[in-house]
Amino acid sequence: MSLPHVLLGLLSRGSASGWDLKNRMTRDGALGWDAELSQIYPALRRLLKGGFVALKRRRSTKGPPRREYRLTPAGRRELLEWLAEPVALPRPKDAPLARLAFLERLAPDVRAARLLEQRRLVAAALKRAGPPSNAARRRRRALLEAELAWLDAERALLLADAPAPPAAAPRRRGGGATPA
Amino acid sequence: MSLPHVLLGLLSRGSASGWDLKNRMTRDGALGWDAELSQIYPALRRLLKGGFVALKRRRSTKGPPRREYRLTPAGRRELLEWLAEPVALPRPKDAPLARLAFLERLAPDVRAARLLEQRRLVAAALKRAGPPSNAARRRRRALLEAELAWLDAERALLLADAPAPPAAAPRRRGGGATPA
DNA sequence: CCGAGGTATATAGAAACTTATATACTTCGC
DNA sequence: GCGAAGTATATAAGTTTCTATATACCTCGG
Repeated sequence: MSLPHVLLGLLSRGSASGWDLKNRMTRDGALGWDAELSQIYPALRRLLKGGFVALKRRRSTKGPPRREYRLTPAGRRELLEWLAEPVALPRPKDAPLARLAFLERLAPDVRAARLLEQRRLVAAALKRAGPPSNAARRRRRALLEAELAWLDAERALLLADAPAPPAAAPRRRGGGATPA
Repeated sequence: MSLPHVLLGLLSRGSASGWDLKNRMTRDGALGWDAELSQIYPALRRLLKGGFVALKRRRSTKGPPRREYRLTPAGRRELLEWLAEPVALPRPKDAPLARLAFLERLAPDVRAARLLEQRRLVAAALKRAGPPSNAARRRRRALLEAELAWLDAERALLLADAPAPPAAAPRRRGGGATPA
């Protein structure tokens, strides 16, 4: 049940329309949440019904009329209550990691290529990440850097074990460590 | 659509019942996925119908008859196809992080307490984490350690800014850095 | 003036996930 | 022999999330 609260949090930084909120969520990687518009619009309706946000329609210079939401006192109260909830580690849901866990059955060269692909993605995310101007961004940066370091270490391990044939004939995978 | 594939991956390590699979998922933090039994059982049924796993009923010494599933060739093929899919960063879904992103509106002492709580959880997870015997576990360890380091750095920052009153009267929060 | 493209809201339908509950079989303590 | 507890499977009901699609308003290029 995070999306409504995340929306309240974002609105606490300034009034916005559903469209705006989607953009803020998608752009701010340090936020830790994202959702589709098809989920955001109904959520805003429910928040409106619940009295947590107020609505003001406003003409747009470049599109249909915007519905701008702003936090009400009740909304601010609800946000603070959410922030006060006890800390808990979430149920792990990390598809790349889950896949990685089984990557061992693939050939080392395929695995190495995969690590390189992943490295490119993580490096790009790190580049896009803004300045470490707040706690969340510092956390994101730290985790991305840790992942990058891990990817490099893993690849080094892999290459040390079975050096990639640069141009010559592929050499047999020798070690009895991972039997087929 | 990860759960069915994760189940196939786990079954590739050895036949198991739904109950077993749940335990494996929950215990192995490095796996990156977990699900309820109520989700696992229907998923296994679907895999059975699809011919990706085969079923053998077996008596148990300490409970109702077990339904043990094993991978079929089709299941193995499907698993490999999943592993071959291109890498992608998932949509971020990290509730603690999302909450953290708005924690700045709380008083520094509350924030520090929160960081300490979180630290305890992460340290416990790190302790439970097994040996770095494969890539997934090494990744998990690296990320948990990075998080721990970040938590410490963050708390240090906070304490440096507004030193906690150890026993004496609470002193006024002075810095104009974060205006209410 | 017409179509393409960006902005903006909206809904339907399906899939995934959570929470709650029911049931069956066994062993063990009493 | 009865209840508690651990093992094991199962389903119902509700919520959340994803995918797909429709529509409206505006600007700009041709």
